[in-house]
Amino acid sequence: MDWTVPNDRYGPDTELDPEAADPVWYQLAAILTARIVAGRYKRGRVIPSENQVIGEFGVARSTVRKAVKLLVEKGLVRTVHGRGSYVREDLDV
Amino acid sequence: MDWTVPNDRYGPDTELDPEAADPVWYQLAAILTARIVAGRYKRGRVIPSENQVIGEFGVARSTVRKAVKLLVEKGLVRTVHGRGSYVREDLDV
DNA sequence: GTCTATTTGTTCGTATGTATT
DNA sequence: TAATACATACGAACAAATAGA
Repeated sequence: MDWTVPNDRYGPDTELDPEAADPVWYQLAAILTARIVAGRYKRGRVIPSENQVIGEFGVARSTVRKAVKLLVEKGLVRTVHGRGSYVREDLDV
Repeated sequence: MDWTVPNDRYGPDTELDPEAADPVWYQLAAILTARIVAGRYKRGRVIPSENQVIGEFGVARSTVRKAVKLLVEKGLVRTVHGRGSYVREDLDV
């Protein structure tokens, strides 16, 4: 797989660092990606809702959406209006 | 009407020039004004969203907001939180 | 069929930091 | 120093789709 998000730096349980060089939305995308790769978020299943991510990480909704948007662009998840974002079945990671 | 934005210089299809003497946000305000006057943006209807303007002109959101702010001050549009900016019905241009 | 709650989609409001001029 | 312009980040309001009672 072609990683745009640096998972050598942001593992599944890494905390967000507002002071880091990478923006928070990017760090968040890396963490969510790591969780998908680790199997914590399983294929065909929904990832946590925007509000749940907000609750866990204490970030703004726009930040969550920016992170998930990157996951969609990377082909990791697909988002369905009114339902949620699903981990793609055909992931070869 | 009392033009503060110089529409003799910036028509509806004028391009932005970062090198020009007038700041970009001012040029943008003039272009949007020209489009309202030309009827391209009609009375009572919304003008393009901030993101759409960003997409068309390739400027920052703050630049768009500064331009629209001038239109509001000039009485050309009214802005509604969560919905958009509407061309005023009572324009006498 | 209707109502309600949940969730994503879109839009504007505000503040801060950085770089450039 | 001040103005401009970009990016980031948090809030808030409203709309639309979905699902279940």
